[in-house]
Amino acid sequence: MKYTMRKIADHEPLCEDIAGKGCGLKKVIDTVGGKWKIMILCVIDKNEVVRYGELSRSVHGITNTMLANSLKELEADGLVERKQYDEMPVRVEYNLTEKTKSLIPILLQLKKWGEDNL
Amino acid sequence: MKYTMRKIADHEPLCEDIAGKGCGLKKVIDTVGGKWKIMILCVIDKNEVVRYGELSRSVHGITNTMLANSLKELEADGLVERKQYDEMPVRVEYNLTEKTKSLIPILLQLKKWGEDNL
DNA sequence: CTGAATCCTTTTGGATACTG
DNA sequence: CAGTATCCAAAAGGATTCAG
Repeated sequence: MKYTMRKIADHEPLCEDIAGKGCGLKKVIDTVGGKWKIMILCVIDKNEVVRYGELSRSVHGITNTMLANSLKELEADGLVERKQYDEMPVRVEYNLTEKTKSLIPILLQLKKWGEDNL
Repeated sequence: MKYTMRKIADHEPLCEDIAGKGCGLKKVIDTVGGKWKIMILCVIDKNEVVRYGELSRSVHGITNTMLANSLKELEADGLVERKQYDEMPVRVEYNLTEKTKSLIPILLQLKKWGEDNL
């Protein structure tokens, strides 16, 4: 009796079904994918607390539309916190949530991998 | 004399200028961003060696256009290797390069983070 | 100052048919 | 079998204007 042997990866599968909504990797891509969100997280991470106008200036090239949209989605997904101070003129501050802070070290590894390999 | 104190992050900056072409994080996003590339890497990783037709069936929902385009770009960026056997009919096999294999553990962390936090 | 609303452009992805 | 070529649809992103 003959068998066709097929090697398979020896580590935990990267993703059984990344197309499925349950896949953690897909969730990450869906929430921080796109052109701007990681950049926004970068700037907030660097300063800990950032105002809307600062982000607008620091995230080089972003438009008002995209900044506002991205911030709203990031807040809805629990990645950033928004605090509004009703002074005149109004002041709004953004900071990372705890779970987002735990994402930063992984992004740092990704950054280093990109520097070394791309 | 008064100073405005401003907290800054105490760890290595996630990205000084992620908009700049030199940023490793931006490179990663540019190379494996998009809807399909990580899924393709997943499937190749799982099987070590995969044929075009297998990818077409395994990457759920992908079209010929996108599969072909993605594979060409992944190959151009040195993330996958393509081997063509001139049999009849022709057979083509894809596998991950060494540097891509070193990316997998980072993606696994990302996946776990997504499962725990999203 | 911090956005929302609208309209427009660009990019990405998809369907179908076809080739060596 | 492993793709290409063409054309089309959808989504992402951008410019401008306006508002609380």
